[in-house]
Amino acid sequence: MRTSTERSRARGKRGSYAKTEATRTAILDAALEVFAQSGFRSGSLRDVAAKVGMSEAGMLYHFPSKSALLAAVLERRDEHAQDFVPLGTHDPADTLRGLVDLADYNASVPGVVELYCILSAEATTPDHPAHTYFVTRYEDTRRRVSEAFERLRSEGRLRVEIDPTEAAVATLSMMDGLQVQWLLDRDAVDMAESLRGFFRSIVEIDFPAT
Amino acid sequence: MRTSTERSRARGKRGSYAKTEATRTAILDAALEVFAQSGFRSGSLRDVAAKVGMSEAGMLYHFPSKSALLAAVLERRDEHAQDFVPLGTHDPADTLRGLVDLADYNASVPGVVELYCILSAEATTPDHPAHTYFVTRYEDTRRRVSEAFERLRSEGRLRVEIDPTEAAVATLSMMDGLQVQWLLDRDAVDMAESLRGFFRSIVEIDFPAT
DNA sequence: GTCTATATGGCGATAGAC
DNA sequence: GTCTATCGCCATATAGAC
Repeated sequence: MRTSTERSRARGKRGSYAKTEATRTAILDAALEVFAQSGFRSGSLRDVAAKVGMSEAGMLYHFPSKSALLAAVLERRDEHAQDFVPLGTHDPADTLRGLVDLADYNASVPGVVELYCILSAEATTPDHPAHTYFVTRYEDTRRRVSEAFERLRSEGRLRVEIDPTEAAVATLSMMDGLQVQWLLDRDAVDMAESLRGFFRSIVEIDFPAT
Repeated sequence: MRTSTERSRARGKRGSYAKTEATRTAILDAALEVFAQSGFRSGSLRDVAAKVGMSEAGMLYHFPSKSALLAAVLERRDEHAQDFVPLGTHDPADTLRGLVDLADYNASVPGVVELYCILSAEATTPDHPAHTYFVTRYEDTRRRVSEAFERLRSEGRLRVEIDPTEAAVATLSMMDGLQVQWLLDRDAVDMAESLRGFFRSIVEIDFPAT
């Protein structure tokens, strides 16, 4: 826990005092909620400020613009999500199991899922502040998942007629599409279970008991 | 979400004057473009009016509110999309082939795809004007696609361990997710080809030469 | 570090003339 | 059927007091 004024510099980005750091966190929490509910374009700084209990101007001291706020929200979320998915050095099957774990966890934070669905769709237009973020994020993820499938294939665990890159595209599509369907009707869809089923249909892999 | 457009759109007979109908069509075309680029919440009537070359007030004569305009856009698009996908009475494999054809066609109208991705994500929040539209639309589509898979299974063409309902959920997820990925990087994804590949991995089915 | 006050502008929708 | 004019609201962002 950072309590001293000297040691509270977290990532060298900003904020030198513990109180600032706490305020920033509160703002990010509120922003996540608001953007998740209304999207980035329609979600207003007014709503975020109201939720965090301060003025809009006071908030803009910490994040100088709406886009800067969005970037910080995305960054923080990514750090968290990556804890779920082991990459590269492990058994490649762990990567797929990690994605299932992530889907399972996501079902407990609908607000975050909403934010991502709305934002990734909004950001498909090139002039959106998060456009390049999402483009590179998908490139990276596709490449990493594709590598996992490649290693599975080299171990003879991927069905022979399936291309690893295609499998990666399909995996990301499945995850994204499941989220929209789940948000629209949470009883009709079990994201983790459907993703497991998809993996089982293309790769030989064991999953922990459901 | 009441459309209130019944006046000029009664069942068989349309608007009384050709000019009204032409104007309505021009407005719908412009609205599709604007909503596709900015989403519904951020896309403005002002932009639509400018694109169609008339005043906002003049436009609101034809569609009394922004929500009414959205509803009309969705309705018109649905009519068009359903021409691609034969349902019920045909060979169930035709339904899947129709979905691939639809994906192929969609690649030629990125604006429409954008509209759908952004809108379906926005509309996951219950207070969105198009929320119930999307909920019932997904229910219907899931049911119809599920029926096609059931018939395929009864003919022994669906892989035995796959549940038809699960296959329907997965199919819609795949289609939706492919759209987002394709919009973000059109070179990295071939929607129709990926969908074909997905179908081939779960069902025995022939597709016309690519 | 947070506030009040305000500048500046876009938004959906309505009223009423032609 | 379309217009001009306007209302009332909300947005992002800045200036300067405390």
